[in-house]
Amino acid sequence: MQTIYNTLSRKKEIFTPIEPGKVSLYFCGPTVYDFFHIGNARTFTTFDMVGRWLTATGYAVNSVRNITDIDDKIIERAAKNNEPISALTERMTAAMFADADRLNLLRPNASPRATAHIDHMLAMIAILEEKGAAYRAPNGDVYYAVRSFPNYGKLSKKNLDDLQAGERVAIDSNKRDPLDFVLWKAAKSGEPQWPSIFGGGRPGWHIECSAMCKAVLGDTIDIHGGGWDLQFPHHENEIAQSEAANGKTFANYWMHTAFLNFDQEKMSKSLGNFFTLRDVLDKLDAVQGGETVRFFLMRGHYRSEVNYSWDILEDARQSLLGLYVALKDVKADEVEIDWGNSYAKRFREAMEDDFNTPMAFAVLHDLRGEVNRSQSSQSAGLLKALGGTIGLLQGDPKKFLQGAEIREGVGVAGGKAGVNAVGVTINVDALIVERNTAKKEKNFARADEIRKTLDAAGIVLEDKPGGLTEWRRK
RNA sequence: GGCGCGAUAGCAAAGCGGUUAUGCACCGGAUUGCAAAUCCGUGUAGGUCGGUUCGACUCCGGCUCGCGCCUCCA
Repeated sequence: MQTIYNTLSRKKEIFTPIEPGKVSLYFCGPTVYDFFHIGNARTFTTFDMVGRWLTATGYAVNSVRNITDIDDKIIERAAKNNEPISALTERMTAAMFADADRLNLLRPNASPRATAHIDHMLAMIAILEEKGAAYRAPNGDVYYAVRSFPNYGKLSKKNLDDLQAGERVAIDSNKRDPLDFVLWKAAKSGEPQWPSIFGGGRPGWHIECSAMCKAVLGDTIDIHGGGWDLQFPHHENEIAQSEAANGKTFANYWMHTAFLNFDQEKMSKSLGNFFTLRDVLDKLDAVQGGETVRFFLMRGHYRSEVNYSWDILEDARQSLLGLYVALKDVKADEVEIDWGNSYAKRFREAMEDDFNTPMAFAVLHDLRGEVNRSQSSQSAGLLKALGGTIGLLQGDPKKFLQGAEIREGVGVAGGKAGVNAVGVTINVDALIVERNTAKKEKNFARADEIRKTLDAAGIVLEDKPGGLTEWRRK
């Protein structure tokens, strides 16, 4: 049975969906003013993994990842770029999907955009006002009155009075309580605006998710996800809005992903210490890159912080290569997973224990050893199938191992310098033929020289029984 | 100030109150013309001080160090 660590209770709980066999999953997507970074990628990958795994074990998953396409940052960036807001958001939305595809993220069942749901937001704000949870401020903004929601702070375990005592809460005379947050921002000249009963304006950030979630999935959902930093205030505010407006529990399970760090520090756009996914991917081999990053992101448990560095990425790549080497040497049967099989059972137990991917990976590696020993196509098939439940190991092993490019600079996973196309600077196949001839003639000096040449270009040779020689990238 | 998380071998990263995590790297052996791949094998852990226990990396407490949220942030 599946367990999930629920942030609400701060413990693992047995997952019980609202409707048996069905899962509604909502997780916060990007604000489309820039390319997303690999920290964002970690969260997206986590919920892609969750969706795939639950699907693989028989649930009908309905997943939603929203797109915030109206926001202060977008307005700022568009002005800075001197381009229309819609041009910026269209461009970045397209880039987001393109990047997600490279990471092998499945498209969620829905990707609602904030600007397409303004009516839903306004309807919810109107209800909140009616119920006394929202009020119009002198400056024309509409705010949510946090004191009106008794459970405010239940997710992040924060106490309103403690928060007020904090030094970082800005004082705003328009707010009744400093913690009140904006639902509707009164129109300012030069900014996009929508008409409403509150006057022209645009939505606050938090109401977007509440409204889109309700519009697409309904009043109560099974799982709500996002990064740790969204827990407060964003998710807390979502709960306050949705539960006050709908009078029902908003989400039964809250999942939060830990940060991806760089130099032991949170990677974030505001700190500027981030790497966009596309920058990282562009430095990696075009064939291996996406799965390498995906594998790297899942090597740590989603609730543990992981550090990003080039060396760690390369370490993950080597580990992944090992699995593909086994699949290259043994043909994988198309198999239906037999969950009674000892490896499959262990894998499932790991995944059902709050999605313990590191332990699941250990099983994959144990199974890899079994495949290499037994040369069983059944076992290889199981390895591939298990990997498939979380979006791994589906590539053609030979193509994956040979990659897209031959690079100079041995042992360096990145570095664009010295990229040579196969057959231009180095003709691998011709050199292999020449080497095998040299070997037959016992001209080992020449044979070794050829291997050295290839090695310098990042190519490793493997002599197989029957005089066959295969090659792969280091 | 409030709330929360973490500290595991060279690096990465899990489970577990007593019995091999796993990966990468390294070392020895088999294999190979030599390698590679593969197989077999060895070694290297649990911040620190106490407590509980027959027994603690694992439970409890103190300390030290690191990180995060409380403001936009995955």
